Amino acid sequence: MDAHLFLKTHRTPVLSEEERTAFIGSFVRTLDFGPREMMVREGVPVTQCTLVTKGLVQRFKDARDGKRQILALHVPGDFVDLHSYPLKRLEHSVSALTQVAAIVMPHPQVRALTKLSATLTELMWRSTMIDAAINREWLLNIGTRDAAQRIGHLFCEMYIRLERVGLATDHVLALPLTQTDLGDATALTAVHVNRMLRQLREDGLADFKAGVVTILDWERLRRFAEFDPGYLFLE
Amino acid sequence: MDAHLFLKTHRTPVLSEEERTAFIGSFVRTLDFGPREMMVREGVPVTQCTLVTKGLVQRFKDARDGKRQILALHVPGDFVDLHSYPLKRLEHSVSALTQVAAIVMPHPQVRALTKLSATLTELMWRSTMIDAAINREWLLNIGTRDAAQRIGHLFCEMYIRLERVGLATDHVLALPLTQTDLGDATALTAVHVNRMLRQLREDGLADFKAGVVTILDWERLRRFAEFDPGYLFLE
DNA sequence: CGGGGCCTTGAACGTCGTCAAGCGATGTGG
DNA sequence: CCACATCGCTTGACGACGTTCAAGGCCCCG
Repeated sequence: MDAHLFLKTHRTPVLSEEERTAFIGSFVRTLDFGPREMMVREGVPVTQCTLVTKGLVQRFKDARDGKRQILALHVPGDFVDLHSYPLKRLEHSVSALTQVAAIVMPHPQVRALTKLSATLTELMWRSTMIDAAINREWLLNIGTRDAAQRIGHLFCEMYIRLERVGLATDHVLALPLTQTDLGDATALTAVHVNRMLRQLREDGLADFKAGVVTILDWERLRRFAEFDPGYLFLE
Repeated sequence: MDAHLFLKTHRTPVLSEEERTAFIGSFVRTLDFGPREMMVREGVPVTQCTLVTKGLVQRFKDARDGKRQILALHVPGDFVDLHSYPLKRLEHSVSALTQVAAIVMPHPQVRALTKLSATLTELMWRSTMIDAAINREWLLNIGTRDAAQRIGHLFCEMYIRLERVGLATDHVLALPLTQTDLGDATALTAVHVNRMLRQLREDGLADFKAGVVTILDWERLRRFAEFDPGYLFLE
């Protein structure tokens, strides 16, 4: 199955040809989801892991009085729930944002891979820890930066991640979110997101229209939003 | 070495006697840190993992203009940097809050354990994923709850975690943080933390004085702060 | 006795949320 | 084919939650 995007974006630790083959051979089938379709529901026992091959996915948690927090966004090449292997259930939900294609690795196969190779173990574990590092950066983003910076930071992160898998170039990226979604990711209201988008545009930093971000001045946006990609562990 | 608190708090997956022995035998020495002493500095290559046996530890990131975000607090029985095994460096810093005692497992020993047993792999991986689940709950906490709720939620979480390792009973817990620290954990200023603490006290929910939290009405505080311990994976 | 943390409180301010209204695009059913 | 509902976007007015600035308190320690 088509797991090459995962292997392409995770270059360390280095796998042997045998390990690559075993990894790729551990996926058992493909799945498709429509836009906004639920993929994993909070609390339900999970017995397999899902690797996105096409489309955009969100992980989120609902709070009281209609509030919602997006915890993570996933691009092709990302596992959306590899952490379900050690945890057995998720404490949040996962849903598609766009039309999504994915491939599935059942937990027993994950376990078999960890038995087969300590390097494969390290690789899969590492992938979940990079997700956690992104969670922590979002904590910093929401906790310490103002509204416009938060949105700018999200744009920078998503550009780097999409560019990495060949889905963005020239500082233009498809980010098929509503302004409400942007607010749920940055802990702002849709109204205020709208105002901040206008400000980013007027300041010549970034433009967001119909789910497409155009970064007008990468270097200035990067500095403005205090974006440093170290936490993405691209090495 | 004294790793029994870790094994006590992580009851799944279940280890064989042989696995327990191997795990405990993989620690090589003890370390001590004074209050506020730096344990791991951001970005520096890490070659070992640290398990706290005594004291309280914080993980944090510094932002511009003196802002700081505490990303996690660790109690005895927690690894503070097990994620350094797959990541090789940390994108945040770790420091002691109190006098701290810890034991050390070098990365080669971690790798050896993952080779030895898929169950040990799952256990250690799981432990890092619970940390990540806590990160995500903090994201929800800061992103969707108001000031008093955030502080109340932190009190609830720390009570459960400390109670679990025998360091808190009767809804009283030692939480040796300044009000500035509480603010750095909840994305509030020290001034506002002070006001919210007064409110929590006047509302009969919780009292914080000199680093000691007294939860005055557990059930009401739990509901007020929307605290649900599912994300701690205590099972 | 002086200095420095940490805590406490008040007053003024500002960022962001809330409420409300109107717009355009899309889709559906009468 | 048009009426009408829905959804997302946009903007304005107002208000509130939390920040900033400032001052004074206590306590520990040099």
